[in-house]
Amino acid sequence: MESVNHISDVNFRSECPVCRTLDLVGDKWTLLIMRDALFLGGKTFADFAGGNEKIPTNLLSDRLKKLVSAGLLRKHQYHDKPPRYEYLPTPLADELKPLLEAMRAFGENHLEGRIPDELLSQL
Amino acid sequence: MESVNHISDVNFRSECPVCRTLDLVGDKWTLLIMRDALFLGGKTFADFAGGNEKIPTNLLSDRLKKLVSAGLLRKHQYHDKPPRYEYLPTPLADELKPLLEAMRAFGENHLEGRIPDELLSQL
DNA sequence: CCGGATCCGGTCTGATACTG
DNA sequence: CAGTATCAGACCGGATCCGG
Repeated sequence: MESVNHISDVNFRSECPVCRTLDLVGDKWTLLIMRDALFLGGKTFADFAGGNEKIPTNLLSDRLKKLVSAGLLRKHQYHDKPPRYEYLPTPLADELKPLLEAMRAFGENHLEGRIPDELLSQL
Repeated sequence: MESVNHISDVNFRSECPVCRTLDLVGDKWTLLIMRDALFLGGKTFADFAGGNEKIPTNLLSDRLKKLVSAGLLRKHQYHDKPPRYEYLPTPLADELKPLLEAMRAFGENHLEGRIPDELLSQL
């Protein structure tokens, strides 16, 4: 709390780097899209929509826009006749790899297989 | 029993470890609570509620229950009359540290300053 | 068919108020 | 202090629709 103004209430979340990251990728779908793009070779809208997790297309559309404007994906038209697009990871996207790797490690080492029943009922 | 309905209703998308982790901690608040508990010394309900991010108390209550039943926190009564509780990180919680560290690193290195307004409006 | 956009019911969030 | 109750409104997710 150094010499700052008195109005610092607005956008308080952005002061903490963990918060900023969560604001960007801390929702149910965004990191799954990045996982597909970075590790599973997903590129097209259909690739992402057709994954195991069945993200609704409207949400997918929103998340792709967000990721493009955040600079994590770039939209590239690779075919003209009928227009076809692919969403390619940017160099910045690579910086998410440690995060995804940490998530994978936690899930694999500590949430292996079945989830305890008491948790299932809680979720 | 519950004041708020459940967060990610039903199914753990259990096939992918990244998904399982996201189902557990991939929401707006859970990792912030764990950050407070692991790194900022937060212990009591009031500690978490009084942080910079102003989590609503009903959500805090839900998230604490979830974290306790997931084995990441344990609820300990440290005073009897009046009853006072603290939420202490378990050994399992330590396994989240690399994840939080990865989030902090990404936010610090690549989301410096503020998130663009156009993005904030979508969050 | 592909890449979305739109519509709509239901669910969750979050501010406030309230209780022990 | 440690939560619970309430409630409007935002958001999600399923279905459907549409242009190319």
